[in-house]
Amino acid sequence: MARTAGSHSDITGPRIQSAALTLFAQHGYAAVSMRQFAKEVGVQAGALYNYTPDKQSLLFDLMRSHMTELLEARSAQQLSPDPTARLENFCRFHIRHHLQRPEAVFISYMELRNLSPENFTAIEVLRRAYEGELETILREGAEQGDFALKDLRIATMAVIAMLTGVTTWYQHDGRLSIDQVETVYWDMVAKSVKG
Amino acid sequence: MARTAGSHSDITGPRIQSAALTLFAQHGYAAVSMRQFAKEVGVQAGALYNYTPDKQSLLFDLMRSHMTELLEARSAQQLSPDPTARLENFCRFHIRHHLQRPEAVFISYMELRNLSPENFTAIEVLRRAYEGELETILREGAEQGDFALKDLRIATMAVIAMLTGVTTWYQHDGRLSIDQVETVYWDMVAKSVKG
DNA sequence: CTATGATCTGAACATTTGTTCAGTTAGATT
DNA sequence: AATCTAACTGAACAAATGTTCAGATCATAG
Repeated sequence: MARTAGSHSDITGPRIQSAALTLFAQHGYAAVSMRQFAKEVGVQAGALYNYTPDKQSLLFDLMRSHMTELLEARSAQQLSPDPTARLENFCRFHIRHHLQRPEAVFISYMELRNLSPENFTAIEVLRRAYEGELETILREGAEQGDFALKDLRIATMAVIAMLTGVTTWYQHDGRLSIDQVETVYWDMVAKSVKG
Repeated sequence: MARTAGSHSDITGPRIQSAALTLFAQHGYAAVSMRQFAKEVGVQAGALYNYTPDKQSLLFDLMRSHMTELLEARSAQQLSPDPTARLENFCRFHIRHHLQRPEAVFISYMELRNLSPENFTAIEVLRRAYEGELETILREGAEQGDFALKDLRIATMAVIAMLTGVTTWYQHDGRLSIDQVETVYWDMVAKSVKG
């Protein structure tokens, strides 16, 4: 037997992506084999190579599309001229966006070291672009006297780390809604950058 | 040939631990082989099993000693009755302690999923004990009216995430001393929990 | 109805994996 | 000098790894 009834590229392709997302997030890059993906998709391992040149590209494509999706979603946001309002928007956006795709977030933070050097550089560029969004808000807010920051770079990293941390503990069937979480975090971030 | 000149248990043992720390941090649990450890130590792979029952224990021992060392170092701290002073002490301690052992920190955050279920539970207990230290400070400070927290649990997680994030960007030969970094973070944390 | 090409199977490949173990050696003890 | 044992080697094991590829199968176009 070969090609089973009704199987097609536009079905198998996405299923491979999906399996990669799930399994990489669950076990990590090195701990998952091509045969595990194949099993999850319902296909033999060799068939995967119709869709990806190698395992590394599977990881890279996942991380790149996560980052570009993040940047696109961000640039679709309506920006206020007021730094405080822009910062609130960033915080809420960041939390909401990340809580909606926990596996991709997890992979993007955990599997950086499993990227080839060129792929790592490419992802790093995108990551810095996103950090730059926040850094710009903080810098402009500081220049206008709305924020009081001892160090711009640290403030940027601190806020991002604080917000991203939400993905490590939040449970969708838990005590708090995403909106409530946004509000609590925003309260802390707002105070932390004020005079 | 076997046993090369001058080689002893009290030398090889620590060198295995050290190699495990370095290589696990660099490549991740699944991506490092026992033969790589052996090569780093200057020994054959079989000899490692005089020191560890298996690869899993190598990881677990690393993580457990990191956590107990953290808890012991914390309990050796002089505690002030004033919540704000206690929080400042926690922040500075956390940053200092973590920046001094970047590999162990990295492993402890990245390799949790590679622990066996029982080992995972054991580490989780220690981690929660440490989080409890901060949570207690925040709760008591809130009760005494020194802090204004919308949600205790989130505040705890937010502060820990923010502080631990320092390990992802800090460079020891960089622009800022550890003491300066402590000061900047403490400024932000202090404001974030105040009324 | 035939031919074509996309899609997949199943076997094969050279390596590498964690772990075991019989045997060898070097240093300490007598 | 003889003995003992902790410390190690080197080979072996079955299983699993990423990747390739000739051939089988099916949907579709002509």
